[in-house]
Amino acid sequence: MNVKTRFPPSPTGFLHIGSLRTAFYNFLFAKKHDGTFLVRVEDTDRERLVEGAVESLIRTLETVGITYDEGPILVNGKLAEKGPNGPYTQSHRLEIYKEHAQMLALQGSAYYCFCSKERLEELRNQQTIAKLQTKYDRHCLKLDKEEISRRLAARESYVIRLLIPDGETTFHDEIRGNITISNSEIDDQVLMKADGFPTYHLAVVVDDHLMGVTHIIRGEEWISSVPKHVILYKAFGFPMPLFAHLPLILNADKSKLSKRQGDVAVEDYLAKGYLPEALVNFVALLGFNPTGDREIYTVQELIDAFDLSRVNKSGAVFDRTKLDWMNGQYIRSIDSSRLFELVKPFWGTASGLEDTQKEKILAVEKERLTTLGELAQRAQMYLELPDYTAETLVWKKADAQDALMHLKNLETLMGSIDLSSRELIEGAIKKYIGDNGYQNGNVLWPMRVALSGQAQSAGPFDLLWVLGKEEGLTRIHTAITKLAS
RNA sequence: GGCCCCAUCGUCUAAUGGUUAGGACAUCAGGUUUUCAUCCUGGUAACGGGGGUUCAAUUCCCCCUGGGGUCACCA
Repeated sequence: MNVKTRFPPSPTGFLHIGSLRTAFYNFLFAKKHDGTFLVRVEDTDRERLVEGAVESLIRTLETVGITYDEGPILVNGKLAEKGPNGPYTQSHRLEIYKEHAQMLALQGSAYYCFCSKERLEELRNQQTIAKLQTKYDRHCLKLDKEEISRRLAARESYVIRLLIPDGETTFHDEIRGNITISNSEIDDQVLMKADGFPTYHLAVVVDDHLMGVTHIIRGEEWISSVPKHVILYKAFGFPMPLFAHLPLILNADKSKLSKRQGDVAVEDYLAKGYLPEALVNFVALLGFNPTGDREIYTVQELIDAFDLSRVNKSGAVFDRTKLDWMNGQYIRSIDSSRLFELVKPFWGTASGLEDTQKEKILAVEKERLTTLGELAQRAQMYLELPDYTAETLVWKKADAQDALMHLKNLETLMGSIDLSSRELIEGAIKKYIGDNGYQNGNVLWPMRVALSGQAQSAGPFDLLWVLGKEEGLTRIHTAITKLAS
């Protein structure tokens, strides 16, 4: 089969974590079947438009590595698009929706409605009070052709509604099996709004068909609107696509993942220093498991393993703690040049350092990072010796005199040490310790604190390697002064 | 509330009509170590309840309970 999937974000200015997973699954499924993946901008709600949102979305998809074959792209920072089925922005397709809606009205599958918002609201209120289902009462279905033409000609505000037929609607979901809903549950959904824009329901159906989409993979929150879409497909005579509704990603309290209970924007996570690779890997495993006991997968491995029948039905809590762990795993294992690139925005005050220096700091500190965002603070210590007290220099099993002696010995020893590699430094210091029969802690603790100014830090050899001879000696000297006074 | 969906450790999940129900995160206890982190070893921890079907159900069916989603001229 010729597979084609799609991802239709609304341009709200950020990419929701749940949308990231939806986009990724669509991408995985298309790749798995050598199919096509398209991105389409659903901007039919003019009230929620956000300036620059599409550009931002395109960039985010690019940084997380989700590529697509058709859709809006950026050329020299300007919006353009690629693919033979455009335009891929719904606000540029208004005529298409209008024609389709009118066609439906003409054949009797839809009808014009002139009811005011006030009347509709009043109707809903009454239905709510009477504990009835809130549904349009088909007040305008009775209108005859002449009256409709007359009011249309008088430029009265109108919408076009889908006429839901009697009976029930059944559809097949690739993940959940057959789902049946009585048509009496379905409202006569507005298809064309008074402002000339289509609603989501009309636009998706028309676009998915016109763009040749074969698989509609989206969040579970859409299940209840599938019957409307099925009725539309039938009314248009379009062949039915396949549906797959993904389980929701949840807050810790099991409600649908939302702002309020933490970050939901992919951009927020990227800004905090979560690696795109980690984010995508993590999110892919929320609702899908390739079998086996592994947690870390490359994108290609996920493509190879992806299978809709292995997608779970139940919602998955977004567990930040596990994301942190996975991010740490990626930071530690990822190619160092790639890490160096990714970490560029995160140096903070240390951003002015030379690249060679940064590479050393990164080599030392990456063992300790869970997010790249922590780097700025950790790097600060290399830039400037933090203030600390003389007591900090004293190892728990030794005293100040002992610390002072070792620091003085180190000061002289350093004159002859080759600082070009961590191994050489370690070898020289360990030799000093071994030759004299000292314990590691007697020497290493004060040395490390002298170099870092902190009770907790990277190891002394690493620190000396990064700081170099001059700064290293200065810091040791500072420590000696502190202890001597 | 109507309708729809869902149900294995705290969390993400694996497996099976017969298993000591497996792994990962978190947690606890050790180990490595100058500190922190990393890393290693081990432990605690789950089939929501009730009926069936069956020689045998966590697994298949039904009910209950619980959780969620959705009920707009928003997507």
